[in-house]
Amino acid sequence: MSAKTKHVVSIGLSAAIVSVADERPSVLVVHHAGAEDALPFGPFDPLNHRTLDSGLRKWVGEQTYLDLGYAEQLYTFGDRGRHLPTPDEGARVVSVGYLALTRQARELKAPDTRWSDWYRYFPWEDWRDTKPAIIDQSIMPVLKQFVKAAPTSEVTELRRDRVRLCFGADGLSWDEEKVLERYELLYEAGLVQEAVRDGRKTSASAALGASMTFDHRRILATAIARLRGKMKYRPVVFELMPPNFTLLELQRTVEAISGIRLHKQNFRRLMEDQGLVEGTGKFATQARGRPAELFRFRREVLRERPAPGVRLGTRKTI
Amino acid sequence: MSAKTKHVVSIGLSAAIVSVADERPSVLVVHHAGAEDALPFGPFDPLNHRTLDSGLRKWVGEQTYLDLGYAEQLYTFGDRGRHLPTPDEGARVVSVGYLALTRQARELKAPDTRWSDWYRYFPWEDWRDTKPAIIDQSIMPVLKQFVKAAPTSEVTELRRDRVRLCFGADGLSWDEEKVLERYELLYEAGLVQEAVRDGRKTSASAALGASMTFDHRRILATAIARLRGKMKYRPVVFELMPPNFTLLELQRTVEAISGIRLHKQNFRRLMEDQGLVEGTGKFATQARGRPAELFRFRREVLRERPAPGVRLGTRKTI
DNA sequence: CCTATTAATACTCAACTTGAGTATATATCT
DNA sequence: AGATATATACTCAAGTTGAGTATTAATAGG
Repeated sequence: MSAKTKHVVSIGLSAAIVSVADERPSVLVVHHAGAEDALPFGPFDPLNHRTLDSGLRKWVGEQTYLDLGYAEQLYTFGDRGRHLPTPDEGARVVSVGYLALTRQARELKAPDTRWSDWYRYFPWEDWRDTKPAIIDQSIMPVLKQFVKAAPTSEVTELRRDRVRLCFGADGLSWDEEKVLERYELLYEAGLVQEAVRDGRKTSASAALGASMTFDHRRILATAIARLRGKMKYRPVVFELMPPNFTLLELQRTVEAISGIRLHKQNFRRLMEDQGLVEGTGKFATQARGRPAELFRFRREVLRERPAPGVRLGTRKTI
Repeated sequence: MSAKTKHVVSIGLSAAIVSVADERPSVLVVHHAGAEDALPFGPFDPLNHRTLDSGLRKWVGEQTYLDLGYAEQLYTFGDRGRHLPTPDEGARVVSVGYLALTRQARELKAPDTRWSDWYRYFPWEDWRDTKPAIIDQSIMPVLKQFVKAAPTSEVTELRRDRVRLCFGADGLSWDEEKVLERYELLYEAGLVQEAVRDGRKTSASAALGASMTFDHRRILATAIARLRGKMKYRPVVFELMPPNFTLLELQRTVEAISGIRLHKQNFRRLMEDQGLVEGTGKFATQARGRPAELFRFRREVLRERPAPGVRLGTRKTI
């Protein structure tokens, strides 16, 4: 192998394209019967793409005809052994993951492409109704084993802390943003299919959630975590909403993404006090109850507050 | 060119290695007389590096003998024309930027390597004493021109908003986290040397701050922004502190990084109430004034609170 | 038409957090 | 001893948050 090709890799752009409809957060996947789902994936072409971002938008546009309102780079993964199902062969692939948001399109052009509820891949992440039963039934017992099976007592301590922090216990509450940490913990504990496939574990203790090809489920975990966090200090939710919506619809969308329930009256107060929305004067027609006013996103908020929702540390006036 | 090599690029790992001493936040740079400073930079070697992270740690260790306490991937840049000073030739380089934190080592092994105050590259970012004069003297006049020179009135509006958001005005206060946004704005307005070098502007209105090779100043801006933000919800500052320190030393470090001054009594209250530090019972010997107690970082805080400092949104108990 | 039901919206209130001090303690310097 | 410089303790009003209760406006059923 020549020195020239020694450091050469190819770059893949993977996108977690997200939309929410009917209180179900969905991700666009390429689906083939009998095979694992995949995120849409395109190569970065240095000759024709000026930036990584434009490369992504280009092939997403070509393949899905979706108009991405918002796209954000997540992370670049280059782990050996987590991209290809078999040990390395040929060029190493480094994948740059993206999070993109879009309003749900009625029809998808590409034939094998569909919207898939993201909780299919992460059933332990949806706490809207109750704590998912899978946690106490399947996850915690195996994780307790995983803690015990540590080679040294130091590792035991580390693992115990990770389990506490990820799944909450004695006083620690559920942190909905730790999606990636939880997935990585389950991977290491052999609780997801990918760990077996990558040869990290010889036998799976279980195979929780639907698996995905390559490291796509890891990218999706990163995307969910980022969206759950970002929502709190940037008005990105509105990329997922129609132009007019009721406050309850907005709340349900936020809840669908974060996987937790919110206090209705306080949610309303927050939205209004922060100037994130404004009433349109029109009302939704609904089956029962008092009709809700339709609201729209107040775009001007972006000019008024630096980051709607964020609390900055104390700052002394000079 | 064969199909096989068409999508091939090489990956560079660039690191903004940060330390703080004497209230000066510094970054490790490679310096040659008469040339622009550069961030330490190493190629990702797919054959010998298992992950991007380990690749970074490997060559930083080899080149600087520094022990990186903390390293975090920032962003992957692939913009054509912003990496090479001349138009593309040969393989395209995509660079993955990293932020790394370390306690300052007395001596650096590599000969051309030195610690450099990061405000040399971003003189408009240091608001600790007063608002930097450069803003009103050099930046705002040119930015006002830049707003006026917009091709359409729509672009005018957009530019006006960006200027307001970046540098604050009428009611909007300085947001110390917008380091990257400000650098990008100055780049577009032709106020930094790199814009001229990259051929975006024919003549520089000015060349503010020291420039760096390739897109390294952009990576450094990303690093500063990330560190300023992350500090608020993760106890990363302690990676930069010695084992024992006074609360004022800690505060000065936080101020050096964020570029703003904090209220002393409230800073103390925050640190103690949140359980981030604990007294050692020992006291610092100083020139004047009442001696300050020496504190240490309470590592256990990581196990007690999900994210020291973060305020989560309202969550309803089911 | 009256009443129960459902959902939207308004208002309340105590607990906690934050910004900005004042007050006191313990050093050194002259 | 008194001035000066820090460190540390305490105060207090204003703002924010969590968790309600109260009221309004619709529909469905008798």
